[in-house]
Amino acid sequence: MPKVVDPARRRNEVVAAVWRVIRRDGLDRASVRNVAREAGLSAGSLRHYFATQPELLAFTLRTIIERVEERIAAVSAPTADPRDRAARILDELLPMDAERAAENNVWLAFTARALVDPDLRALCEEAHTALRAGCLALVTSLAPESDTELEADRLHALVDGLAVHAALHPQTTTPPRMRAAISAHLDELHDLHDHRAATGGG
Amino acid sequence: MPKVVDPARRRNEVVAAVWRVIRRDGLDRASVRNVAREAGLSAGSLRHYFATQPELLAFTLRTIIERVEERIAAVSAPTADPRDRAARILDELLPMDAERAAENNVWLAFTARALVDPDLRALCEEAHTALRAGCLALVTSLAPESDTELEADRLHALVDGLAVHAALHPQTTTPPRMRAAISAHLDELHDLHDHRAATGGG
DNA sequence: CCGAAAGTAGCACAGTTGTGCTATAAAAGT
DNA sequence: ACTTTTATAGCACAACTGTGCTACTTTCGG
Repeated sequence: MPKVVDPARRRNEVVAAVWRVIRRDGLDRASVRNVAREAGLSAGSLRHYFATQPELLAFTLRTIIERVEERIAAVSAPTADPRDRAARILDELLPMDAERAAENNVWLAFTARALVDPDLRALCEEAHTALRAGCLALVTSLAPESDTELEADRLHALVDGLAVHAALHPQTTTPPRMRAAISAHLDELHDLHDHRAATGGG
Repeated sequence: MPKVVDPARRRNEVVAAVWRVIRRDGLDRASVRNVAREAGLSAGSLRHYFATQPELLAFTLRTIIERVEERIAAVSAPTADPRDRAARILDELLPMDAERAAENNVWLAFTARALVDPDLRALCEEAHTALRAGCLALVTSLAPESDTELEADRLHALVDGLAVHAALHPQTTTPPRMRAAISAHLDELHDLHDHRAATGGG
């Protein structure tokens, strides 16, 4: 056996280097050489863990998706009050601290590339669909009498719109303002529920 | 004087070529040579109209912003019913046909690059701020008694979120569904206005 | 002590990039 | 006819890219 190295750990370090390069210089500067230098490796050594550059980028994107999924799963506690649970889940989805802001920016970079890269697009669309399903579930739990598909579209767009704004204009799209927007939206969903229920609508 | 050529027209043709390259291959493939080939020119000739590549890209982004501004201005008719006017303006902002879908995808590509390019960032932030101001004006015209800043955040995020979804997942984020989401949102703004006015709120 | 396996580094090659530079072609004024 | 001005094309250079390939180093099994 060779030099004792945990390949999985190494891969994670490389992914962290990819993040730093993308945030600092952009996705198109995430070349094998630049990432290797950022990770403190040579390009040849990096290619031991990722045979090709597309593989490296796809792995990085997958890592982001998994991280978000893990955060959501950690909140899930389905017995909690639906309103609180929704607020907590949406809070995990939005870039409320520096680490998630980084994650969000990297995600946006990948989204843009997914428009012209079929492999990345498949991953992004999968995440998009999952998030849409999650929004539908939240809406259904809060306002089952409403037009849940329509309200899921609205909530989904609100969340991703806030995320984009947080990436482009973080000085105005601050965590408190994002929380206020989400909170107001959830309040209206609740009102909608009450109103429809009271008038027997459906 | 030389070969009779309208430089402004040529620039517009080149910008159209940039759009096609970005949509087909992505912003990082919008090299001087690729754009020139797409425009049916040589790279040397292209550089007659755009001295550097950053200048070419900045001009392209500026063109997008101006196009949107012109469409908005064409709707403005401030005497119309506020609700109809808001719906029409928001309709112009969203990718409701193939041309605006192309524009939207190119815009998203530039937004992602703006995260790491100060020049493009300045342009994107300017557009972002203008759009935010427009949302605030619409909200104020529809629900002046509401928390207009908060509601402007929500409307702005909804619009940009829908645009991103239309770029990434156009098969589900269709024009009718976008219109329905906008319409529902405007309805709630109106309800909010009525409710606050009826209860003397502020 | 030694070889096998695995990590690391680096070179090589062909392709692309931005941009500086020069040469040719065409149209207008003299 | 001749010059001037502009458009167009193309070459050249240095830098960077992904990736194939070869060497060296380190560690463990025997």
